[in-house]
Amino acid sequence: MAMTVGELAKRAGINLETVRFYEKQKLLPEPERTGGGHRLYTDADVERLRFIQSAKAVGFTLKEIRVLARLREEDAGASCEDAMELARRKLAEIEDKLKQMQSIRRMLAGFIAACPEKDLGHCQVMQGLEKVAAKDT
Amino acid sequence: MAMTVGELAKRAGINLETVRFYEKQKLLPEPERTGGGHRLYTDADVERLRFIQSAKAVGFTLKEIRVLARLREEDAGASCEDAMELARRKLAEIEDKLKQMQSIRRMLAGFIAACPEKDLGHCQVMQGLEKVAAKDT
DNA sequence: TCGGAATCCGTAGTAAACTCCGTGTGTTAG
DNA sequence: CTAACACACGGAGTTTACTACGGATTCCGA
Repeated sequence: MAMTVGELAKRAGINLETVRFYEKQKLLPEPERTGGGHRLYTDADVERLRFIQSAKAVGFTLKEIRVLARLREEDAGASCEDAMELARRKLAEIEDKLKQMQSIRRMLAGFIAACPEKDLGHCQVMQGLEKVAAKDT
Repeated sequence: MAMTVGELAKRAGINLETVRFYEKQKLLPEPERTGGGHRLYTDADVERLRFIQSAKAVGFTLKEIRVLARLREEDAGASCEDAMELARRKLAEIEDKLKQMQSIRRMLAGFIAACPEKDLGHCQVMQGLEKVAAKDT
């Protein structure tokens, strides 16, 4: 059930040092320890890290995620006005991001759809984009 | 029709220095200049900056946005395999982000929905969250 | 029990994305 | 024409988010 920090990092797919960093940043609660001081984690911590990764991927800062993560694990029964207000604000932010994302998606989909679907031969205009993509993507 | 860098920055809602920074980073093309060397921009540049802001908001890096922006303004007729391939990869990334975002949205919506909707009196459990939110949101 | 792998911790270094500064020149209202 | 303000530029400084280092334990399998 319990796992070491190395194990946790591997399962969440992040650097071990990052786990300690997140702990300092209060994104992770202080974990249990062995007698010798080694950290002990549970599956809930893996989930929490995955949530953090998701939130990061969609553009939230660690500061914002600290708040989101707290909401996420809060017992809903214990909610109050302030938390609700915060949740509503964050929800509005997310809907906004969703719209922006959908607009970018439309743009990309449109680009792809506009492709002649034929004559996919040699390209002069956009040659070199491949190299760019290799480095930048 | 043409505007100065200060005007552009104001319209796009970003810092003037950031405009110059983006130019260095090749996110903006080198603009026309006045006789004295001052930059001159058009509405298309405002649009481009707004696109960059959106892409940033949903978690893309400047490197990635450089590529996206190029796709965005490319004449679809000039497309080729490489560009298509790139567009498809980016589209997949975006669909992935969309899913993560929707999952976060569900989580928040769930939190809000679970609210008792009554007894929104004084809160003991989550007091202090307001202050956190004020600083962090 | 013993030795190599894993962890501990604080601190330093890195990369990305700005943001500010100072000095000097361009622009424009009055 | 000239003051006040905007802009040009290079370079330094800042913030965010890691990532690496290194010497000192701790853990654990043979």
